[in-house]
Amino acid sequence: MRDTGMGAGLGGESLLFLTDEQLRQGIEAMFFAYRGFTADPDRILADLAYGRAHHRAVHFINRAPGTTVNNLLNILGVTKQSLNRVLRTLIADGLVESRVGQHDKRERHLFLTEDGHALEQKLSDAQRARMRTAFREAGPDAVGGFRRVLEAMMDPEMRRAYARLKENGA
Amino acid sequence: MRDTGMGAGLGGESLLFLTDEQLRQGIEAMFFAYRGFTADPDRILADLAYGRAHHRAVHFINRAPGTTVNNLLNILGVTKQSLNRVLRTLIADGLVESRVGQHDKRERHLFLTEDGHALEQKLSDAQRARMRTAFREAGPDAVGGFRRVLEAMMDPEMRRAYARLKENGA
DNA sequence: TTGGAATGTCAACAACACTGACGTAAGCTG
DNA sequence: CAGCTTACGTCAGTGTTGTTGACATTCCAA
Repeated sequence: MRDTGMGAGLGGESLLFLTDEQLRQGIEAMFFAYRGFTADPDRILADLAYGRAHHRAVHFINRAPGTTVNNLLNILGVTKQSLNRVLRTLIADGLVESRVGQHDKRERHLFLTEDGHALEQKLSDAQRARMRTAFREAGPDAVGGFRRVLEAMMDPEMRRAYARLKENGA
Repeated sequence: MRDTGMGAGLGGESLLFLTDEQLRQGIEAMFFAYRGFTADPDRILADLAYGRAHHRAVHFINRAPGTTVNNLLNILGVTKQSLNRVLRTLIADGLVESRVGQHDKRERHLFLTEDGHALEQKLSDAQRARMRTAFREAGPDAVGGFRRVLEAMMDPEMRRAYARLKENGA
């Protein structure tokens, strides 16, 4: 609603001066884009009686095989009760395997089974396809900016988790 | 995991060649960043017995005052029953006013009350503050790229809704 | 004017998050 | 060894948010 009173003209963003309108557009872009981001996996999951929570679990177990329940908890930012419900169904359905730790027998290390890998592939194929299209459409320079802004938007703790996973995969 | 074998040096990504690893990092960046994106308003809402759905409704009613329920439905992408529950509490609590349409009496036009505006301000102040910090940290070039990628990630219908709102506010 | 489409409301249910409390097994420390 | 802590699982209860189904009102067009 508010006009800052100066320099909202040029489509470019001035370095120091961010209008509320520019910020609001960023907010709405996040909202609408996130919907697109989850749309394709959501469609696949709906047919399988799974939800987004299952997707997240499968994604990060694939990304860091052998991760412990506690570690996954920190990455996902949910309660153990909530994660447990999801994990239980995934294990019961034979998509995830839980192995007692060798060094520390209290820990459970999580792995995808063959079926689990198949689902992960299916889900991430869909999501990567959209990401690839978006990256291509926007161009290589935009991709760098995209990632820099997102990284700056994370809570510090999540930024660390993100960085750790990046090294993991690189 | 995979190196493209070429020109990965300069922060830029090669145009044609997007590795699965690059795409996966984009996916994880979206996931972690969205958590940060919603964290501040969520904290405020928790104290008020409201949720994210209330925030979204208030945001878009503020953005397009007098909008109809149906219009809001399309923007939010939920069922009318789901939106109605949220709207009902907001109206009961005196944050939103619903006026019967003059031209078409089936329609309800939605407006924020004074209290509604106050809440909207509080929520969007928090969210804009984070967005502003992220934009400043990432720099003006990054902001353009950020928006271009997000726009390319939206479903076409949402891209249109986003564009319409942009004109609305400009 | 009558039937269908559009708009919005109420009721019931499912998914998934949360808190709180408790139990068990295993590791650690004095 | 005894006692504390950690890691994990589970039961019970609650709240938000999504869904479908049924229904009332209003508009419009045959």
